[in-house]
Amino acid sequence: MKDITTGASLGVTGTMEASQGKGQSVEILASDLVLYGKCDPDTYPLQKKGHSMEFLREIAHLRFRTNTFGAVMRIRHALAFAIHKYYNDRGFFYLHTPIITGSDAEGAGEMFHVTTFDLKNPPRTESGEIDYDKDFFAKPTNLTVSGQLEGELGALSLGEIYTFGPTFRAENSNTPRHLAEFWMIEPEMAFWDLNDNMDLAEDFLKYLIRYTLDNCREDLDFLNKMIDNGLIERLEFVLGNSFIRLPYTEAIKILEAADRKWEYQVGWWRDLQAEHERYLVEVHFRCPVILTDYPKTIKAFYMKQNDDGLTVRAMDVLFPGIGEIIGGSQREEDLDKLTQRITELNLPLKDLWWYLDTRRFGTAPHSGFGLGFERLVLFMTGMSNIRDVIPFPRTPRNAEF
RNA sequence: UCCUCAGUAGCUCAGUUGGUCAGAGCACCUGACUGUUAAUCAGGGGGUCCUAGGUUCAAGUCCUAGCUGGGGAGCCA
Repeated sequence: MKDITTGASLGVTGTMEASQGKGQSVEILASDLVLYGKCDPDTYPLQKKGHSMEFLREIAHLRFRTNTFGAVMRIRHALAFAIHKYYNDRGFFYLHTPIITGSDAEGAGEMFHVTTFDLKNPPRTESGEIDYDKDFFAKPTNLTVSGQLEGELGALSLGEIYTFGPTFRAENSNTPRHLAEFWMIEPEMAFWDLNDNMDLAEDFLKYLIRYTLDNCREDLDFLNKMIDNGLIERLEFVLGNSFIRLPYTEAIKILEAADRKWEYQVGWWRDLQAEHERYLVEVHFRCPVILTDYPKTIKAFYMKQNDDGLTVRAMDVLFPGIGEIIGGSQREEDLDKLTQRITELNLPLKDLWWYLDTRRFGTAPHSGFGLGFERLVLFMTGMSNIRDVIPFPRTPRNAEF
């Protein structure tokens, strides 16, 4: 019995009976006990008490053994399963878009380079440039920052598709909401407009909340008690209320009329800052908000231009606590308008020939959005740091385990 | 990347205006006790005060730089 310490691995055989002890309903009257693995209490870092999230992050290889991380990882699994179920039940096809991409036109941030070159001595051309023709893919390649462009190819062939895979950003972002490696869900639907897109986003999020409430009740109760007392109430609130849908221009008017000083100026040509989004969601509406029709100058090249010539059919879903959880748009299906926008923004037009072919050959209206999986798990668990809702977080200066 | 706070025992932390300041709780070890649930009681071991410089008679404490972590911001999902 001396060797049975916190962390040891046991096999117990016996009969399960109603317990007389407090705080538990059943207990095993053991007839046989096997000690599979001892656990030296002097060096085992986990104790039978609460640890800080920061400490547990340093021992990420062991932290699943705690109640909290067990609950978080089970909910993470349930959400992943529910996402596939949701789309499968609605006739969407799971499209596997590439992890390694030869395109640097997504414009979604800094990328990780992929190469087999010896960095100390890469092949050079006669003019001294790195000779990518000699590299594995005979061109510069990167880890994907988004599967969207390929997703559009799938949608314009199969109808409704979604992607669900790892995504990489080499941004030097040190925040509780960013990872260098994260998972993203990107549905893309042919013949859907922005309203259809918003309907899908709202229904999808509510389905996932409902699914988690129905299937992970014990874990949610635990997290509600130990991590975030408002968790279940917040989930049920989002589930029970319609998201506010509001054009960007109307949001600016609300912010300009608000009786408070902004650290960042509010103006029609400016993107909304965290303080503005937070005000709309947490103070003004007290409800999830979908903002639409942003100025084209602050949004990506592929978004459908409105007739006013100023705005695009973009939508951002803003959630309490985590800000932008979904970003999406109706896509520009007009070849000329799309090429013009690409040229204006100085993007490498010739690298996008395959993307433009969708508009060249039987183009169609279509829409889609991206949902950051870990931000979803964050919202669903009440955890406060994104590094604690993925098993092995990758962040600047940290790729341990 | 910027702002800000922090780094002292395995963990969570206290440490006054620079001068008995090497401390507590938990954990661990020993013993007692026990229908216990983060048990209880008694005793014990355990420290590069983040690192490197500097100021000073004297630095855990003040200064500089770096590293690590938290919070906020930017970038974004």
